[in-house]
Amino acid sequence: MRIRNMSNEWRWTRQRRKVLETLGSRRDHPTAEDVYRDLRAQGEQVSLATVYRTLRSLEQEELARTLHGAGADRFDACIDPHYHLSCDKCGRTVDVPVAYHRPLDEAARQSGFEIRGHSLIFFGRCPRCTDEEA
Amino acid sequence: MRIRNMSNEWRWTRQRRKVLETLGSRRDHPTAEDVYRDLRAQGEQVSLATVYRTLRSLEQEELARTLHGAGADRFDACIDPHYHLSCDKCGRTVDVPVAYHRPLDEAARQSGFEIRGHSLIFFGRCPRCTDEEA
DNA sequence: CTTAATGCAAAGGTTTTGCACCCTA
DNA sequence: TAGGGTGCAAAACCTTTGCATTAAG
Repeated sequence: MRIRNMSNEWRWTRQRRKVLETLGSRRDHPTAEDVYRDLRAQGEQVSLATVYRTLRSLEQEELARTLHGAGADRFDACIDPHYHLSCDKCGRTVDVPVAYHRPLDEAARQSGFEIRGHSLIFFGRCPRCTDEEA
Repeated sequence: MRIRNMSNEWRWTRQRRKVLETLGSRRDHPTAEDVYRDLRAQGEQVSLATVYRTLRSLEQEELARTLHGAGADRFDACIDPHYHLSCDKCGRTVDVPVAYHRPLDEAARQSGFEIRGHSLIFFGRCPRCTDEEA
């Protein structure tokens, strides 16, 4: 896990640790509700409000990022630039082994915007939903 | 404007025409609320519910598409694959002159997902917000 | 005429917030 | 003990929906 913002003192409360732990342990990218349900299922005492607050603060510390799509936001504990793949049908979102394409950012700078990077999401059907289709 | 779904019979009511017209006339990508306010400002009689319903139906007909990001969804009357640029600060979203990169879709197909395409949004600061920063 | 589209208001889903209480350093 | 963190419930946002009414073809 990458350490940043050492100047910021965060209290590593049980809830905060557990939220990050849960997010990091999943290979997909859960919604806040998913994280909340996982934690409750493990018997952790936590509220949905705290999950949201924690996720947003992890985002500020660059320990997590938000993925926007149809429906609820999803969260990713890996902030290194990479792409995602999202199923139109079930919403399941996972990493995809396609390298981040930096030249695109260069090209976009010609627009006059101050570009920080880009987010790319492939859409289509996951194998599970493709099968169910048949 | 591209004509499709000729089999579908849509009633080109005044509201429907005006929503598409407004969406097409803007170079940025407005939210439903933006479209609604534009229309009301022009003295058009329309409700926000109708704007949403119309935008969603235009999307189904492939006369418009939805852009997901932080905050409210934004809409685009051009469905040809292309990229967007969105300001972190004010949310303003515009087209960017960077060509759609088809090889990425090919690469992503190795994941086993059935890929339909990808959506790419550059993020950063628009010139206006960069100036205000100073 | 017939049927879909509309407006309104209410409901639904997601996310944030105010506040009293609690915990940790 | 001081300060932020937490839970709860309410509010805020964004979007959809049910239903009576209107209007397009």
